[in-house]
Amino acid sequence: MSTTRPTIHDVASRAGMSKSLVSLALSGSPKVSERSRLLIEQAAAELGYRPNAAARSLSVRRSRTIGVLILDLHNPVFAEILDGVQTEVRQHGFSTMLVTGGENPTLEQAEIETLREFQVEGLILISHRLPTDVLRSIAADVPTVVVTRDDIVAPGMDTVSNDDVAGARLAIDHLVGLGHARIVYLSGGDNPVSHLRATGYAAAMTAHGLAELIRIVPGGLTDAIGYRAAEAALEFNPTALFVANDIAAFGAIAAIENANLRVPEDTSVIGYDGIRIGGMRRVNLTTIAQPLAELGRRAAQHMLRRISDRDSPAQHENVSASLVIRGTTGPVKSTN
Amino acid sequence: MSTTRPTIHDVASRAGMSKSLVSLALSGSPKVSERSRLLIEQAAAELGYRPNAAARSLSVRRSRTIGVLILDLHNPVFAEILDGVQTEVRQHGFSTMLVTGGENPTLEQAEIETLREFQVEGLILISHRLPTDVLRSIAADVPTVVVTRDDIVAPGMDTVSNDDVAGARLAIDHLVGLGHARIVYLSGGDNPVSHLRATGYAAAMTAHGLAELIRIVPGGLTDAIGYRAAEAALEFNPTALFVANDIAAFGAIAAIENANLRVPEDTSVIGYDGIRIGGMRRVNLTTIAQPLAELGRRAAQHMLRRISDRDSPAQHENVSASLVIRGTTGPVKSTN
DNA sequence: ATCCTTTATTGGAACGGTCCAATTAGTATG
DNA sequence: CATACTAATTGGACCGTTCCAATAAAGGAT
Repeated sequence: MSTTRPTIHDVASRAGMSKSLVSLALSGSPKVSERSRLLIEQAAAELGYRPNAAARSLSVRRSRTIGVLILDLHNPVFAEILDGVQTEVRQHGFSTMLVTGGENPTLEQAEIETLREFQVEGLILISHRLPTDVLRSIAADVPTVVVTRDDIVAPGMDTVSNDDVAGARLAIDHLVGLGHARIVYLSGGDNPVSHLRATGYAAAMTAHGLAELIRIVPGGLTDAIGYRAAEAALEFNPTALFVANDIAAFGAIAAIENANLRVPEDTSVIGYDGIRIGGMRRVNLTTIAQPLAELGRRAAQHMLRRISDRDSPAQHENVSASLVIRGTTGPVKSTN
Repeated sequence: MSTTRPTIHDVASRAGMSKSLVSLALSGSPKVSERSRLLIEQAAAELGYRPNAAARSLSVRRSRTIGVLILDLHNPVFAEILDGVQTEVRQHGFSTMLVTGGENPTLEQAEIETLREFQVEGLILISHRLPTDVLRSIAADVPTVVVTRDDIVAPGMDTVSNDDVAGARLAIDHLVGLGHARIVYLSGGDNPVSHLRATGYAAAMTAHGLAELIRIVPGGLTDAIGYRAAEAALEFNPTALFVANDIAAFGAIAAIENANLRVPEDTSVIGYDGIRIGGMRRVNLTTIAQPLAELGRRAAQHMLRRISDRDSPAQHENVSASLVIRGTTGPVKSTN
């Protein structure tokens, strides 16, 4: 049927006015007489007119769209952050265009390229794997906000992350408060966030006079890797495990139970991130919760600020994570 | 600095040729001489030229973008489907524009409106809550594919879903094969998918001569509701629970364990969907797995077909789900 | 050389909006 | 009743591409 969508011209001729007036009326200009406005709105409705965003964007030289790169859709952390981004951005009349990097840094760059061809007004990177120089050059010509990482800074690029060092300390303080000493850290692999958490762990251990008990087992951010890392960690006969993220903590718990130990009676486990499923009764994971949606909302706010003032100084916001005590941590076994 | 992005004109004047030739060269036309092509490519690279997708889309009247509506980002089911959509679509040179409905049907419609203003060439709805007539009218003027639901059909609208009735049967057959008879279904609330699974449950129970043991407990699609529903279900003293989806099954398991029963020794639990985290060792949920990414890929394929042939007849594809036996189902207790 | 092909290149008209400057209609003022 | 304003309306340029028809250049054949 309607093989070609109605344009503003069609509306104009149906309403018997000029396209300019239609444009004015539809954008709610006060200069349009009540009568014309009504007529135009009616004609538009009858035709099912819908403005062409591409044409508008070309004309006004603004797309009102923000590009969002999400590292990995399967990790609930990122989905929850995205949620915050979307609600905030939407409230200010922006749309989002979402792409996923999916492991591969080259693909990631290609996806960002696509976003830029769509003339997005800014880029929110919910984590990324870009080399420093690439990120810098991107940030140099399009407003950019990076979420969850603050290891790379660039002029005109904001970052929003949680204080991983402080968060890790919180975890250790909690465990030490429960009487634990042999606390092992299962790392999240070779990425900046995991390194920061390791730093916080080591600092807290040292602060509690447990420096000589510091043990870091290499791990990763998935369930399966968490499982294997925990198996390795058990060699140290730990009373508690601090795991780099919640998903890996799930795996770690499985490994512990598989070794015929109980959580938390024999071994406590604390994760990091505060993803929703960690709160599921079956899992009931004690964790250091980041305010994920909040992180997203903040990122969006920085984006909006930066869009309206391109060279406002770079801001690096650190929100604090909080300890959520659930069922996987408990007092250390007295008999020990 | 570069306050305004370089256009094709800039490239043309730098290379000393006309904009038309630049356009030709950059789109890889064979009519361009080798020499010119090189010169143009060089000029483009030097300027950091990036074509303006809005302008192109306006000119060629194609956006090469597909709009994707995702009902709820937090449910891993949808994220996994999306993954399939993205990979397929990307391979054919399309981009995706993603929006989330987020519970609210009105918002959902507004989001679809936005997608259409961006002149998306098609709409993939990864579930939705639209009224039938709204959906019909949308499908009437933009190629539409609905994933996970096939209760509403419209001319020119494809659907891709799994056979929920058959899937439910699979679950019951498995349980009956383990000797279970008092099998309760925890529904997923008042939505078409859950109803189909109920139908399959009832049919299978009847087929096994267990018609008088059919019990359906109203539930929902979240962990918390699954918990409550399971508590109610335990009144029937069931030996097994078939739960409408995996997430709710997690809740159900927690409820069972909380009632001092063991899974699967006292009560078996089987879910539906086959989300990844169900495979986590801690959870290890037996389930009816839909090929989620495959569902997404198929949907994308239908979309691409429909885009190239708008009035190809509506296709309703049903992929089959499969039983994944893990640790939450086992033989019924002999002493009973 | 001249004419005919073929191959490369170019100008200009779309595409569907916005917005400015100019025009017309309408109303109040002297 | 002309004059001066204000309010309402309109034509047309422009945004950055693509693509078609027209032109220019380069060979080839006579």
